Amino acid sequence: MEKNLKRRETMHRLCAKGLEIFHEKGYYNTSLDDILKELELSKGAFYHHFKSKEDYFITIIQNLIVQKVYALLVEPLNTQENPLPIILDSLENALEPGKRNEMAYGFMLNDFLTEFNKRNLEISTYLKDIIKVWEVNLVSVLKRGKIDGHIARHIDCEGVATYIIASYLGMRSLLMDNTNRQLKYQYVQQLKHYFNSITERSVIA
Amino acid sequence: MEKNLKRRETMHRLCAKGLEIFHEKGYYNTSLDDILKELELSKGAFYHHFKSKEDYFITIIQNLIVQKVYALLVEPLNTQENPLPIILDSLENALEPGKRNEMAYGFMLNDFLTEFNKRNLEISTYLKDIIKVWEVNLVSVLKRGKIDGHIARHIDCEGVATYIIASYLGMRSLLMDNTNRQLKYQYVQQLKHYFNSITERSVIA
DNA sequence: TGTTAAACCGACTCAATGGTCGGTAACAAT
DNA sequence: ATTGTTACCGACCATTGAGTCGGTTTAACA
Repeated sequence: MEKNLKRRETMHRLCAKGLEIFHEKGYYNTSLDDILKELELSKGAFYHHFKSKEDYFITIIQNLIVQKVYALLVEPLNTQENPLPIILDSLENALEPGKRNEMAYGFMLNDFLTEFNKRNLEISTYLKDIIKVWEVNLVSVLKRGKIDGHIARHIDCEGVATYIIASYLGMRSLLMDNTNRQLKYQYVQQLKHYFNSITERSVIA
Repeated sequence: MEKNLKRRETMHRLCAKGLEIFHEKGYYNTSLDDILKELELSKGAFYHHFKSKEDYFITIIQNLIVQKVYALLVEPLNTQENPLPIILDSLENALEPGKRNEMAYGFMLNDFLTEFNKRNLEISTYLKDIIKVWEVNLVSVLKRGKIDGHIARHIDCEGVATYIIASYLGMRSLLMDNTNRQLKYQYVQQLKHYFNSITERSVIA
């Protein structure tokens, strides 16, 4: 059964390196040879494991990107506390540059979303579904926050979720190259102001 | 001097159609032939007017994109009123789908910014400069708003500008394909909440 | 009208890239 | 050991797309 291990190992190396380079240079701007060269693998090896470049990227999405988004943005929402600080923390953490060897800035939804939009419907759909899951989870946690009296009653939770997602995606655009720590700080600051504005005012004025 | 007219006319047709298709399918994913076919022009015509595809796109940025951003996002800021409603209006307007033949959703800074990031430094720089000008103008109008007593004194204007830009760029990602009018409405709603939170509370109270 | 120079044509080159395929090496099962 | 299967190799193919270039048309002007 060592063959099976080898298979998984090679596929995993391909996916990990692929994500890294696709994120760095963009999907359409990266050739398979670019990736293969770095891994010292051949065309044959690649097509033995994946049926096309597209299939390959879908595997990457499902195995790596989804997990990353869940770990950074969805799972942290699973608590019973006031959701706003939790959300704030998760966003701040997701914008953190990766440690050492890790990929910079956690991940790259906005980049891929933009790149595939109108160019590859199938991949776009996969990516949008990820956002959708995040959104649904945000909305649900916000609604609970409303019930628990942390969020003002007149607030539109779907709107808040949309707004949070938009600002986050946009920040990722601005942080792009930029090692500007300032930007992230500014973002978190303003998000706090915003969250303040949708917080339930203590009934005992 | 009719030759000169012809020249300008052809170059303009090329730029306009180029922007349209680049925006639709992405720069790297659009071949010159795609554009030339639609205009019924030849390779020869193209290279008679532009020295490369890159040069061509830079011309498009300078002639069309810059103007669009100015018209939609910078010039409206030139008033003496309370800046927050003005900014709100300009953003709402900029997210408006174009009338009939016009390009959908005004323009496409975020898309190009993402596409060229780390792939073409020169073009990236041009695009970032556009954002920079917008930012500078936002900051200056916000600072005036503070002086005029519309914005709370403790607010960090640079932070506000960054946050506004981020949320706007992100919205453009979400609105992408989507004809979802709801999204835009939600965005404007939440932006109002946010603006409320940075508004100077009436001193009398 | 003849000359010149711009505008434009389109076949061609050349490199890049996704994908194919026949073959080889290593391991597993009998 | 033999046989079959899986992982992998790398030359090759087909297509695409940026850029070239010699030639043709058209407008300006002497």
